[in-house]
Amino acid sequence: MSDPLAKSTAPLHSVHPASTQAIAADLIALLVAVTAGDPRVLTIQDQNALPSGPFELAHRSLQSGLRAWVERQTGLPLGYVEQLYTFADRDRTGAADQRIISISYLGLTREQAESSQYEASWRSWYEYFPWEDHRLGIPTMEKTLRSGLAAWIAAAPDQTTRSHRRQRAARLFGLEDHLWNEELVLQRYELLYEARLIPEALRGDGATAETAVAAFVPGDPMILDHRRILATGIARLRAKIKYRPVVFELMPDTFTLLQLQRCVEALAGKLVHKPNFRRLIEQQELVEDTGETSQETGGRPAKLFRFRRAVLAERAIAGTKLPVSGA
Amino acid sequence: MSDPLAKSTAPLHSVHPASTQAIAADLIALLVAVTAGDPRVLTIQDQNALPSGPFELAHRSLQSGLRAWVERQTGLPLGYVEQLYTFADRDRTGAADQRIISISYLGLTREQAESSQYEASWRSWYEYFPWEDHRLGIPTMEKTLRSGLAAWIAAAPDQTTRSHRRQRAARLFGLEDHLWNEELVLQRYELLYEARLIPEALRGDGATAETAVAAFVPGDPMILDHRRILATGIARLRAKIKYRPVVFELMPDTFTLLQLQRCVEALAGKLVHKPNFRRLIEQQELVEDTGETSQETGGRPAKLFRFRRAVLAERAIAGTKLPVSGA
DNA sequence: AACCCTTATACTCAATATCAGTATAATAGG
DNA sequence: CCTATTATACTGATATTGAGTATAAGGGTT
Repeated sequence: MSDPLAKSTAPLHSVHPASTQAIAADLIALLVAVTAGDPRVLTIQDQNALPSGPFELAHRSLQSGLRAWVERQTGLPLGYVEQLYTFADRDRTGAADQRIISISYLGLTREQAESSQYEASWRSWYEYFPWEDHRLGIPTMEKTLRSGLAAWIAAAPDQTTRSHRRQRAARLFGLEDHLWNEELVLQRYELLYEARLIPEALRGDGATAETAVAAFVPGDPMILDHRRILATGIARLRAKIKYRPVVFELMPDTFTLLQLQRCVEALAGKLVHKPNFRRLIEQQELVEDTGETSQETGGRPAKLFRFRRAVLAERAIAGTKLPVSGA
Repeated sequence: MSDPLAKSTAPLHSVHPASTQAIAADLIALLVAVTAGDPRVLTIQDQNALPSGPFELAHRSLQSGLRAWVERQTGLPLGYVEQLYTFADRDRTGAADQRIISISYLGLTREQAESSQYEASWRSWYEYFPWEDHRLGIPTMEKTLRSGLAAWIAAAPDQTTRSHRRQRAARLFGLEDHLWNEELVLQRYELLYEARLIPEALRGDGATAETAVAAFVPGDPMILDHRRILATGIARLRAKIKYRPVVFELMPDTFTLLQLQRCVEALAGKLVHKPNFRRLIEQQELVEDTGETSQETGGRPAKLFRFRRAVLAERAIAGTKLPVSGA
């Protein structure tokens, strides 16, 4: 094979001299655990930022950089790690001559004693996205949301736009005759951003709260685009649990089937049909009986199961299914 | 909200001073078109490299940087663009004090007159991955592949490893009683790399062809990890066409249902069942009749259809299904 | 014109997966 | 001993999917 480095630099090229521009790289970690029926994320700085760290030359790769750094700083065992997205939007930092590329990662773990030395703490992701939790039916904040959307629709400049907005809001938020689709987390966030119903939308353009079409929808914001990264991660995870056995990374070694179900429900933000859930789990032989039972269920004792690690090898990617269909 | 920049830099931090290390960013474009029943990629440099360009401060975002640059250089209309993966492995370049972060993108387009001024050309992706094309049954190169895998399995140090290798090879390549799964493109590439059945595996460690377990499997290599990026893109696309109407980005304005089917088959690398394919397309109202017919089919004239652009708005992400089940 | 070859288009049938509901078992607490 | 609570096991209706068959409409050939 010819040496590509010997080639001259053409407009389309595959290897070019490194530009000595001020570019820095940043790793952002979205660490998720499920505790007591709540999906939690690790946050720092008054709970409104995701942990991050610089990518350094010493790191072998992006992922190993993140792994090393998270495990050293928090002592958390990172079972499953996957790259989420890479951002480099200009308005992420103030400086115009400086560019930060942020590579975000999703990591699944189990909640540990809080590493308070770093002012880190776990928070339910529904504190940032209250409209995403449909486990107890329509969230109570729904009224604010509906009226906010209505105001945005009404504020459209013309009839066509108005109709489009109504359609889009209905589809994304399961209004009119649309069903709620729990995977559209990012699209919903983007709509709320566009509709200026969340504080992030007013940043940077010198706008004040008065410019908002209506009152903000409940839910805490985060710094920079961290809440957007969280939305991306939730969406990815909600999609993934349906065809990959990643939930088990969030479970203790042994668990009852109901505990497993509650974990899936916590992530999906909606309840699932119990008999069907059990059938699918057992049919696919995702778990094996430990022979023990748990008495702490409040009723008949439940069998304790353990994840069959063998399935990771058997179907490494081939396919497993978890039901996230209605209750 | 408090200004996060005012905070001091803690071990876990969200904003930190940019490290002035030698980090550069690179955009790599995997441009795909389907022509004459062949899925093609745009290549440069004697057809063994993907086009790439530096990410510059002037770019508004990564994606807009890529778009601007590709459209300016090639004149190709990039319909659909999606981020693939970000790499920064240390051994991607020789230099130890220099790090390149590569952000790869997948773009769908339609083949144009070759922009020969940049020595770019379209090549079938099966020239790089002959083992991925199962449209005409098992590829003819299968013998080399099988014996290579057999040698790798036999070369295992102990019985357990041997058994694992056999299982893994069987699952990925559809041997023994396993079915062929067209989505496992990257996993297959990684196995071949590990088994040293492709030239890339011998780079860098001073090894020569003699160190190889067996003869290389057919298929052209590419520079750096470009063939790996191609594998990632193929896998992503094969997965995506099943639930998103992205195929239409690769089709002309009007087309017959068989043309559409051939396009899907080209991407999936396998044939699909015609009546079922048609049923699913029509059932979902993905296309609309143009009223015209095409005589160039060799048999009964076929109706010409057009993609119903409205579905992009209706189901922006909600879900469409294309069947890629057996013929 | 009759025939054949080719592709288009329309239907049918069986197997499977999914959705939803109900019945029984085993514990704790009053 | 009864009741509340959860666990676990079945059952039936419906939708989806996989696979096969039949008919229609062109061109070319004898």
